[in-house]
Amino acid sequence: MRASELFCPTLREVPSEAEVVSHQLLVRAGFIRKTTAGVYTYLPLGFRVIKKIEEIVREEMNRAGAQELLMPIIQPAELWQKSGRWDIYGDEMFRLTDRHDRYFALGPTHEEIITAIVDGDVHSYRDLPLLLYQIQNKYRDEIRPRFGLMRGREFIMKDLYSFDTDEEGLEISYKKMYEAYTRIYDRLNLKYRVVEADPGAIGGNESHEFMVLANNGESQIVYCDNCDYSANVEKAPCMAEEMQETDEEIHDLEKIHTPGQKTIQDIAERFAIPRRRQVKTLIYWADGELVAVCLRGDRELNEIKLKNILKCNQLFMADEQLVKQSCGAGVGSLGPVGMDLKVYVDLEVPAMKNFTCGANEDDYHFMNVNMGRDFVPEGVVDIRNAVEGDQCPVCRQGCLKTARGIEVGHIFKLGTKYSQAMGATFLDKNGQEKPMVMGCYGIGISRTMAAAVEQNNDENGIIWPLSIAPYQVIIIPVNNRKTEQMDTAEFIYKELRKRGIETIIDDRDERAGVKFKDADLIGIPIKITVGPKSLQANQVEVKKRWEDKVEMLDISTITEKVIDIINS
RNA sequence: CGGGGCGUAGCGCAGUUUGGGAGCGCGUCUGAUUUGGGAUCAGAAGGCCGCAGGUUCAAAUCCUGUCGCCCCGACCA
Repeated sequence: MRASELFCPTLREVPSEAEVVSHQLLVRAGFIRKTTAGVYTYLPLGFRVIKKIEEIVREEMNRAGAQELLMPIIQPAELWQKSGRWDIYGDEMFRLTDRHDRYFALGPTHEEIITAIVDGDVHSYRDLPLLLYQIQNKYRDEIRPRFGLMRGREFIMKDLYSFDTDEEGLEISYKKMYEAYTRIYDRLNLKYRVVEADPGAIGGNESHEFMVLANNGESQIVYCDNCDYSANVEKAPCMAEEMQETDEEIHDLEKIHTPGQKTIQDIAERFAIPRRRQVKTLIYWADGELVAVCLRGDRELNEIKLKNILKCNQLFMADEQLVKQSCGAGVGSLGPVGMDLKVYVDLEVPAMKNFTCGANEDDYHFMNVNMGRDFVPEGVVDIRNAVEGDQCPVCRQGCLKTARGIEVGHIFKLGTKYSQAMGATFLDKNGQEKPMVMGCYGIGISRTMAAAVEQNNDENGIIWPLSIAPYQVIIIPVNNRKTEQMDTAEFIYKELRKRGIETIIDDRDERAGVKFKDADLIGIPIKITVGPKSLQANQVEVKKRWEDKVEMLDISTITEKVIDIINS
């Protein structure tokens, strides 16, 4: 490609709306442009990267025995009503009507469609297992699209759906996908971790997320420094901290006046009681019932764990007014002692001696509270977020570390949830009708592009991994009015193209600095500079985007050298 | 939806407090000189100041409404 003809509008300044580095660089380097909130146009270079990622995914899906198909984006409401998700999906689904006032959705995912298709045409165990996938735009009317491609309302996704006769079959399909995903992210050259995840609303039991590690990723993950355990914090179980049986004596309960002191921090400062010696109490609304949850003052509640424990559909923190009505005291003066609501305490609470908490009376707290003597909870449960330093729940030897990640892939065992709802059944060997056992496996293609940039950049711009770079090589004649430079550049350009190497020649009548800056910004992995100094020796300069080193090489060896780099 | 902020030239912004000339930098176009890390000089083009209504002799500026965008929270690949 000739830079003079390439549509790649680079920007010198950082667009004001871009917050994270991947968004800034993709816009600045001329890969994407926003069309409206959460919806982007992929310019030529951006589209090339997308296609490269898609191709790697496609190859690995096919290698795993899957078949690609294409499903509609516009989907009729009836299908969604059949699965029961028309109502559940809520505002996140883009909905539209046709001229006859019939309802449709812009597909946020395709379980309904694929299950209906398979239901229609697969009836025998002989036709299973079946692995079908699609790569296409999906739509979710996100509450808050953000971070450019990271969380869009229109995004490109690969989704594969597996259909098996039984759990064992599902296990095999799941494993296949797990391995395929590992190969994919290895080939994409991204640093990632596979973590245990909460399946969430999609249903099913087992689930793994593929997280590209990045400092401003949206997900928090924990991993063990001793074994290979890792999980999303949402999921990571917490152990009750080794109870150091202190000889501490149990003191008498004491009520203290604490006017205006509403936070753990207030009490910590006023009475010199460390946060870990206090208990905080949160009131939650769970499908209509209010419950109180208690945990150590320095801990964070994990709402997903709580939701799973309470087995409720809707869960949110009660507002001030609701708290006041039901507890007789405001937020900040609550505690388990004398609490009318059901009280759930975190695993750590039973071990705490003589702790401090609210007295369920405004401006009063209790000191020297002890579980058992002063109150009896409804349950002792794991409801806190794991934090750095916690004991590993698997090997029990190591300590948990934390990291942030971008969720680029997610695989689920769905079981028979959708096949039952949609009536996707088959006849087994004995002529018995059974629901198919399903799994679904997603990869955010456009998000992966953002994740790659998030992980591979420096102060000058993007550093594409060779496997997904829009072009592998850029040739820069320092001064294209010097014919010997241009001729050499053109010669190398032809040679490389002959060998099938994707190459840009920067034939623009620009100063060298401009070309260098643009080349770095758009992140082409291999840069070949043709300048007067090296030309005298019949050489050109070769530099890898991810290294500082510049190599001087004979023009005659350049093609082989480039091929070496690409294959290494 | 709750909280915060912003809409002025393609991009980044000043001007709005205290009403009266629509400006700056980058980019774009023309010409000249330049040509190894975002050149210099000279000239030029480019604006429903988000939109609608109101106040006023006069509105980018004040008032009302509305639309859009960004950030923080709940949601998620």
